[in-house]
Amino acid sequence: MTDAKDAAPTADAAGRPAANFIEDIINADLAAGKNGGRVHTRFPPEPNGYLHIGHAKSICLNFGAAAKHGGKCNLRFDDTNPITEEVEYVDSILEDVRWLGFRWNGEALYASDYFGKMYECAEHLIRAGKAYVCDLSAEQTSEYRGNFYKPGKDSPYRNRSVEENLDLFRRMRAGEFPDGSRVLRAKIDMRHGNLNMRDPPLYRIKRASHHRTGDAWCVYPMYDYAHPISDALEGITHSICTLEFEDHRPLYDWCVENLPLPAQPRQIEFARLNLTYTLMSKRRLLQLVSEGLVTGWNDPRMPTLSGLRRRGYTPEAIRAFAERVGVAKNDSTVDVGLLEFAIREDLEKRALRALAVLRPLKVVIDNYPEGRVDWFEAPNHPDDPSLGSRKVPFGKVVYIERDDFLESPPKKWFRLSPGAEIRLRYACLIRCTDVVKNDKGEVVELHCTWDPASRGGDAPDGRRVKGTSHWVSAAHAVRATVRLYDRLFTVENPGAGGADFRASLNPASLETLTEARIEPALAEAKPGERFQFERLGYFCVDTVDAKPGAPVFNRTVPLKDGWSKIAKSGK
RNA sequence: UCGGGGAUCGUCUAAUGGCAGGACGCCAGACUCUGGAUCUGGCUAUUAAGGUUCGAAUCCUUAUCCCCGAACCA
Repeated sequence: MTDAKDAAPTADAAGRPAANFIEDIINADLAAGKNGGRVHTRFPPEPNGYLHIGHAKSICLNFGAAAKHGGKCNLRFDDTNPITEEVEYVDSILEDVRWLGFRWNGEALYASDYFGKMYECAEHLIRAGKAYVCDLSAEQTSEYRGNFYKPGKDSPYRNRSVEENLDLFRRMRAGEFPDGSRVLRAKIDMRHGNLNMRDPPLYRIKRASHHRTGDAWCVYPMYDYAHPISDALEGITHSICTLEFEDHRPLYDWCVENLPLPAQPRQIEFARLNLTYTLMSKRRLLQLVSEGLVTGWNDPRMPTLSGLRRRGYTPEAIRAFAERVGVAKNDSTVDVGLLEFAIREDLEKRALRALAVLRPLKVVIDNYPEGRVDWFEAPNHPDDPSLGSRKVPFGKVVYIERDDFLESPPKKWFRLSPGAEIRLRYACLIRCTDVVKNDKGEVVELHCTWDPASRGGDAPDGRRVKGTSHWVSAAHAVRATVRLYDRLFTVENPGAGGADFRASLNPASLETLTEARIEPALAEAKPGERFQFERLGYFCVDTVDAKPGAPVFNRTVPLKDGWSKIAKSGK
């Protein structure tokens, strides 16, 4: 179940809660008196990879639908293929769902818990003449299946007797036959227009150690067979999955109808989430990890929940994002900008503000006494006094952002330039009097004068100073590593049209700055703590690499940059 | 050539025969000790062609385009 606050969906202008077609179906089922008024959903990940933002949509949908109707939502691992499944993935999924803010009904469940029941169901089908053991090889099975345009033909083993099928199936289970030598198949219709109904395999022989059942089984059920059974056994009322399972629904229903099951769950399909400039397939995410193209599943550039978490995303932002993208059956690709909006929106109101300079430019205040230190009061949040304030030290030498000075400024440049006056945030006004360059002509140092009357940042004579820069005192600042993350790919849809997605990896997706300077108060920040570095963006202390005395910050998302827009438009 | 789905602002998404609405984005302005935030105003859409109807995004017909499907994967 979810927290109370999770249940509050966004509302439209008329104040109606956001609805979607699944909600409509549930309401209609409720109105029709189905399932005794119960709503019970489930989130069924396969533990063969880490959860990503697309799963978050599904999690929010499933837990949200249940919560909305006072129902329950199970967390069930769909672990019917031991070859690809691992406990590492189970653990990460548990952690990610919990982190997202959802609490599942009872214990986490596993499809593998039902292997026994599934086996009994298989014998039931055999006895009913609705399943048979087939000796065709995988290749032959494929041939016999026909294709989109050609009907299939019956397997020569299709009409074995119940007794022979039972005997063979029991011996399959007992380990008498080699892997791949036989399968148990549903006896449906080899000429069905839907290939999934052409006598689909139900059980295959696979000698693989399972992460939970070990070597207890050498036959494992297929998804199409295991899923409806698992759902029914758990009393699931609405089994929500993605669109690619739409034409598996007839088989889902066939299982529900032909098996002695305690409930009749209903499968409903919705469009999976796609995001621009990223990848959402577990297979390809795994490839990024295994080929070392990223540092791991939790690389802050990954769309995984563990990556987003390390990047500094909050569960609240991800939930708000999931609510905003909606639920429908249209194939769609959401602009990653919407995700960025969600995290900015959340952090804007909660993140404490701080001063940090990413690329320092030395500024000497010529008329400021040597050795003097002023401590200026800076609010932790300019719009929320309840978040308190802190004192920041100011001295004769400060650093400002290199980007905040231009020797020959364009029109509408409010920042520093020779002769210009700006405000140092919360401190004072300074005017640039001299520019020092090195042999290569690069600006290496600025000389300024300060207006002692402008202490705190306001000019007593009322003169207007439009530009405000962030800064740190050279004598007090702490050196930090700051990682600037950008989108992982340079194209909206990496790998589109069969291209190698690795070819469109963004070489600038990570820029590591080692000369950054942060205000002293920030040096105490704990791993995972989030801040807004004023005028720059939202940053968090890295949970893996930050060490006491060696702070490392990750940029979650930059602030919207109005200046770059003006500069670009050339106006 | 088959089966299953789907086409609404640039992007998501509402509408359930009755004013095409919201969000993001974008544009303009106000305000601002963050060129941030906030506030105001604005922009942009029913795939096409017929039909039914007082009235169609919605119903019917015919096209067109897109997605999924031929693992002993899920």
